[in-house]
Amino acid sequence: MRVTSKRRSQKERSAETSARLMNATIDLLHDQGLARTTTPEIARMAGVSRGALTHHFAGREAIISASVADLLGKAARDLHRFAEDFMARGGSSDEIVDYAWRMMDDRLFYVTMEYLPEARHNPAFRADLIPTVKEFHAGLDAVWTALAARAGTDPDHTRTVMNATMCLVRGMISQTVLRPNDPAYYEGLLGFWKQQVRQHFPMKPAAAPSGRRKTAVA
Amino acid sequence: MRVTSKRRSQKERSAETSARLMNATIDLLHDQGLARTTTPEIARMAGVSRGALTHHFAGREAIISASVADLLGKAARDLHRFAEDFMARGGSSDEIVDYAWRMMDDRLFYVTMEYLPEARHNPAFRADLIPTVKEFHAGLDAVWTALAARAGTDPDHTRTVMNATMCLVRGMISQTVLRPNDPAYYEGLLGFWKQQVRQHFPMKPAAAPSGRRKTAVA
DNA sequence: TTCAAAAAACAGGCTTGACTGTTTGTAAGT
DNA sequence: ACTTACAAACAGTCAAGCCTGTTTTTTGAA
Repeated sequence: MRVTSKRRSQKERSAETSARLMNATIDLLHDQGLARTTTPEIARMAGVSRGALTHHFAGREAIISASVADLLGKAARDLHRFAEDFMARGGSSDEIVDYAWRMMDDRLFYVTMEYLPEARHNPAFRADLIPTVKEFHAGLDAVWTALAARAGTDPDHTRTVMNATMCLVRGMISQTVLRPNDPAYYEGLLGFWKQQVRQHFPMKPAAAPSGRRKTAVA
Repeated sequence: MRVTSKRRSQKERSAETSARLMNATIDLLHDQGLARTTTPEIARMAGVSRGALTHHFAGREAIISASVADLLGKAARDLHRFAEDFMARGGSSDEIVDYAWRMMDDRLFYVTMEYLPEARHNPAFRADLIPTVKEFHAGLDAVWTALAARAGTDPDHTRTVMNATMCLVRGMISQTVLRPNDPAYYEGLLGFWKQQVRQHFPMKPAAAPSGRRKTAVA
């Protein structure tokens, strides 16, 4: 028996180790790639033994799947929070495009690029992922629905612009791999796209870069 | 077997074996993924021994790099041919969007999705690829320049629309992995984008059933 | 023209190294 | 006491690179 505060229940210990392992997995996916994300490497980076990993996850595929689900789940929750905030204060479509870019460029789509090929060739892995992806898309939908409500745009049309935006961002991030060190290029494309999107969500007749407040992004 | 030109020059033998190996590599990249594309598997699929592979290529990375360069080179040549034809007969922007989609959806970007993560983490591999990618982009540029010449659009703006189109298509193909069996969705997105692009390249005969009329943006 | 030596194209085995899944052993928590 | 969390050694698998041997083509001199 030790000090009460020092004592952690088994559930807590278990949860923390799992979290450490999943975070290490995402870090490795992003920094080294799926091929180099081996179970010994994950364990080392998480600071636990490989036995601990096998205790918590059925195997390599399981821990990767769980880690990705965790990442996407967090992103979905962030989206819902952003949607609430956006709805409350009434933001602009530009903000949403910026948010989408920042979110995807901040590891999310780089990690996706790592597991996407595996998902393409591994039906079980893909099936595991699809529900999580749908949950993520629900988060996106919440954000764009908030915008549509404000601009009075048709829901179907809104969804089309949303999907096009996400596809554009995905493609842009793909391109950063073989076209690096060119922020002006990506800024330019994003600016062009914001302009396009604005046409579909006319907010104020005085379409000027005013009325922009702080963008409290979660 | 013995009837037709039983004797082939070494250059011919060598070229054919290399081509067989590179084609097999692309097939495997597309069908099985980079991780499952092993040198024994490539040799087996090409119908040659593994020794032949090591004779022609320095190693696994070399044959993959060469195969991708070959694929992209072919695509670039196709683009230049299309550009010539397009220029001669004066096509529409819709055609170009369709061509880009068909080209990328026809294995090109699926193969790209396989090697892109590797390129991201392997500087040598990436450096090998970048020149080939630039050659491919020159092909794209030829096509869109032909369109711009026809519509009298600013070259910089043309390039922006071109890049946005390619990014959109890249993102759409990425999405097919976790949103399969939904051709209507992709058709819809493509239709939306064709409409947008049309605004930037107004052709003199406004015979197109344009449902949306917007003032061209600066 | 002939034909043997050289060179290139190709075949196939061997070794090493690394990763995955499993099993056995140990300490901590309830 | 008994269950859970973890540690560490183990065994099976397989690809990558290397190396040696064999066939096919080219060369060049008698």
